[in-house]
Amino acid sequence: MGDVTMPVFFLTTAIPYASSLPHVGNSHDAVLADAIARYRRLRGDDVFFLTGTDEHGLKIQRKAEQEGKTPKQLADEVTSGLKDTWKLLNISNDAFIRTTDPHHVAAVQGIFQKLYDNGDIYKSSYEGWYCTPDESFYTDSQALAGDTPEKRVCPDCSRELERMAEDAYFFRLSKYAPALREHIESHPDFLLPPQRKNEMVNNFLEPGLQDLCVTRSSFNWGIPVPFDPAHVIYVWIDALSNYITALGYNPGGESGELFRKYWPAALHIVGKDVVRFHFIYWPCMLMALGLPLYRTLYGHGFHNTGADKMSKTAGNVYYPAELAKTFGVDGLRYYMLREMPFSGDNTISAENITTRYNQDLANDLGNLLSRTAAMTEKYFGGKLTLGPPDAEMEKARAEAAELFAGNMDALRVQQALAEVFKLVSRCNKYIDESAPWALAKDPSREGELRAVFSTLLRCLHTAAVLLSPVMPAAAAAMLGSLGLGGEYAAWGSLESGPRLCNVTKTAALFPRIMPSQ
RNA sequence: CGCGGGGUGGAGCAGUCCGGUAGCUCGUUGGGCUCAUAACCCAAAGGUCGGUGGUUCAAAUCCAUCCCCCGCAACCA
Repeated sequence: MGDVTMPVFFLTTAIPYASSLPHVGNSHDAVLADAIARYRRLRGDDVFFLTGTDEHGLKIQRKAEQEGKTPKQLADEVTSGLKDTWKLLNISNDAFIRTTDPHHVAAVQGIFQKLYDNGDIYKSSYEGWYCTPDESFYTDSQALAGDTPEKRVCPDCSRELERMAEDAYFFRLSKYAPALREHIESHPDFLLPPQRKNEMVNNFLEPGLQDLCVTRSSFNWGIPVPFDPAHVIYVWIDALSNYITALGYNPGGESGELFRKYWPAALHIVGKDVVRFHFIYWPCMLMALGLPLYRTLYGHGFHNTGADKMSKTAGNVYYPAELAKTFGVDGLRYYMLREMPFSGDNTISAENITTRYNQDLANDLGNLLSRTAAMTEKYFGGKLTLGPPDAEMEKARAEAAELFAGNMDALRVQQALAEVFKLVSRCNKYIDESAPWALAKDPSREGELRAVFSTLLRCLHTAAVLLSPVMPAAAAAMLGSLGLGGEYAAWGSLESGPRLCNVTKTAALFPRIMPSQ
């Protein structure tokens, strides 16, 4: 990452299942990927940012039946709501793929056909525990123990399961396991954080891969197998291949321009729960298609709610729209990224969000802008031609930018943000140390006063640029308050800094929230 | 003996690879400032770093063993 010879960057999120609207937990993909996409663009990379929805499968078919809709109607509704949520969250994706898009459907059928023609897909039979009333299969580990050792019950409806077999198509996962292992060993960035690698290798690759069942015939809401329409292509091939079908991959001929340009420069951002599919199934599929493998997969952690998982029944679900009402979109984006460790989970709570918001955004950053703007207006009438800054502060400013960039390059967004707020805190301290209100009373010290504000305005400009990938609207408002035009939103403006600021004190950037509420 | 992560002042975490004054944020207490969003700055109190044993001049950090919590455990995105 950060390789200047490879400025092309293809960023993706996992495509959420279009059965219900995303809460904060399953919005993390999009927010994280968006921050990285914006950061890469800021650094001058050629970025293509893709997200979308997975719209096939039994769950959607069932739910649609219950609601008296067609599966497509339901998927349309959910996808529309999800797009609204992404819009609210200011997600800057370049494309949005739906697995029901005709070009995706056609490409998936082509992929399936190609794998079949090459002998990597074959027909066999799938055996599992079947729930007749529910019409669905469960694996050994999913099926719950029954009254006697031989019996199993349905995890969904608790009725007894039957051992059944049905015809199905299988993908030769086992064939590609050795090549995958080799690739993993020679590409340390293939999976991040690195400790997840052991988990995957020890649990799945080490014991040996079984071939993967890639079709279903127990439901029909899916892409039909082109030469055997009684079977539909299951989620693995359907959903995973979105990353290349969206770029115009053509299994039967020449692929589109986007594909030729952006593949395989992919950074896949996914939740840790789906790392396995992306780390094992997806590369094997790519190898079978004769395609190069993606560059990096990052499996982030979860926003948990205390001891419980986020769930509707527990009443502890946080939805982005609700939180954004209180904390603003940027406040929410900041919280989500600031509290999520590079490897590990976050515990989300109303108190936690409020504290982080008030402390970092209202008290430290917002108030720094506020007090700086107020004094610049008071002492300089708002207009200041910047002179030389304080040397020590200048060092801190340069260091913040450098450490921010290093951490962002390594996808350590939490630490990157911490570096910016170190600078912000340093600025607040600097104001106290230099006591500009005292300098202002003594006309002979005007030079010192000018240096103090030259320093502060330079630092605020830097903070705005660094924070812009995470808080785009707030960063723009900061630049606006400093009277700086669009050219100062660029990364390249950090080195020289602004020459002239025309500062206006604006309404509080992040109004403080009373915790009692 | 399945795999992985974790147990550090009241809360949340860093430090553990490469042993050597236990650090950060919040909270609490005292002080300072008055430019600012009752914000900002300084200081103090508070921890036998899960237990036990070992290596060492020295262990949160290395070794052994035990206890507790949380994920994953293959077709549930």
